[in-house]
Amino acid sequence: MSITPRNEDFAAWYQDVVLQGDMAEPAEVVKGCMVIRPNGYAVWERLQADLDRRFKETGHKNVYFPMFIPESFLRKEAEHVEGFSPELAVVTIAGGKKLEEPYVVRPTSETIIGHFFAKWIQSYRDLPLLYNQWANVVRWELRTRMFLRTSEFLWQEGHTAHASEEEAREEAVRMLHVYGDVAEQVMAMPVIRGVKTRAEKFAGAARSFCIEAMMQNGLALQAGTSHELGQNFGKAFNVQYQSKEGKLEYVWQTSWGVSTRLIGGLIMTHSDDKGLVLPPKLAPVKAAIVPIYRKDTDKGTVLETASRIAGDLRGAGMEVEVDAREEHSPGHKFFYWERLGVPLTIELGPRDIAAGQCVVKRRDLGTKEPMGLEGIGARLAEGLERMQGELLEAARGRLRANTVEAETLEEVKEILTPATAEKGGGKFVMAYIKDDPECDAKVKEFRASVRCIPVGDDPLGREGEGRCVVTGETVGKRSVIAKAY
RNA sequence: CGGGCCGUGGCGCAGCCUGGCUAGCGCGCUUGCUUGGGGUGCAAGAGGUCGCGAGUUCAAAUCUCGCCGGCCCGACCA
Repeated sequence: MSITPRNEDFAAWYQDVVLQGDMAEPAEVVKGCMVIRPNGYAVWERLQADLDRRFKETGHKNVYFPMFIPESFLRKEAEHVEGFSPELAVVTIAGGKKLEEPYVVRPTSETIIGHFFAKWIQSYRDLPLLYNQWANVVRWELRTRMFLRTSEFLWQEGHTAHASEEEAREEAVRMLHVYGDVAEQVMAMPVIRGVKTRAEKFAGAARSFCIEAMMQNGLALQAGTSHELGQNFGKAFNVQYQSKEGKLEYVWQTSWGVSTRLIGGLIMTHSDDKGLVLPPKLAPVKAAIVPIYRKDTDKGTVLETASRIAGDLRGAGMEVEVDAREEHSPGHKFFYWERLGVPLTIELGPRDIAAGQCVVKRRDLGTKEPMGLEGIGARLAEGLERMQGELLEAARGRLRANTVEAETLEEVKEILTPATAEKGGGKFVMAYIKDDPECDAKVKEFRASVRCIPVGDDPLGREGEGRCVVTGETVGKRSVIAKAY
């Protein structure tokens, strides 16, 4: 079995390691759904915790809305329903009776939240409303891709309402950067923060921001989105407030989300042929201690020392496993923890104990080094921080190495087309395209798409002077064109 | 819905072209002993409507037809 996360075959192993993406018998299980196993869920929980903390720091509160939405709600926003209609799962029978009005299983919650916002918002004093929901959503895609596009997925969706367009835009941009920061600082996955073109933006949004990451095979992955909804949903659901001046105004809304797709992105950013590689900040287990002993006389000392080291590491804030299983050899255990992506493996045998040390192996580099036991907890905690940074830098290096610049669409085509031949190959092209409303349609011809027009600091450290078409306006930035998932 | 590939114990596959005895192999699993610095070794064992249906034949996992399902590449999309 090929275990190569750099190409399409990667699914073959990660479904065993992290999550079972089993497309089981359709009679039993929905096609393209996902089953998240404990190892995968533990990673998701850590991501959730980090995101949740940041949301609360920016004043957002968690809420929950129904998963069944009256079909008529979706029809209220024309562009929104048009964008989602083909991928809706609809409940037509319930309680043994045909329903008068079908319910759709939420593909996202703008509509039902808009409905409630209209009831809850009367005055400018009610604003802003900063809500977030952790939920599952369903999108009946024509084609599913394990992790990256499952028919049901877990996510968080933020929904906010504001009294002014500027404030809503600030919110959308703020959340874009929250996502960018989490991707980079927590997942060690470098991203390009940008704005979507009109063709690529969320159905119903005035403007969509996104973070785009590059996988090891060079394909782009949209890893998170933040939308300025304008007054589109406000008008569709009659979400009005009375301003200080006593006038009735429609609210300005935003929505933003990241999903379990991030786990797919995480895997495809760092993992190698040996299995998962987890950045320390997301690893449920930071270090696995493998005790080695040949004779029963050694066993006691080795295990005792192992648990003392474990205690030291735990004292330094690290989750540690001592793998004292009798039925497996040390070699087996090394491979086991390596496959699960545990950042550090600690080998401890009689020889080490005699020398007052242990041997520490780093998952990402494969390097082994002896380390004295004195104060090892603090030193390894530092080491993990270093590893976190180095993973990000390594990924940044790959992003840079696979990014090229172009001036015209012809050039873009030349760069991307040879990669078409190599299956799964891809590149980011930073293009300075002249004002061209047909840009999206043209790049589609060579199976690429305009991922975004970068905003803020240039991810490659260069100021862009190119042009691209965004929602009908010319923006003084270059665009990122790539083949994508 | 178009193009390509595939369906054989839990997982991965061989066998099919050229029909033939009791359908094999690796991993995993169970039991026992053994072993331990990178997947220990040995022994015994459990586990199968060969995707479904029809046809050809003395005989079908193998050939023919139909159906179902899956994967990959497109269209759609987080």
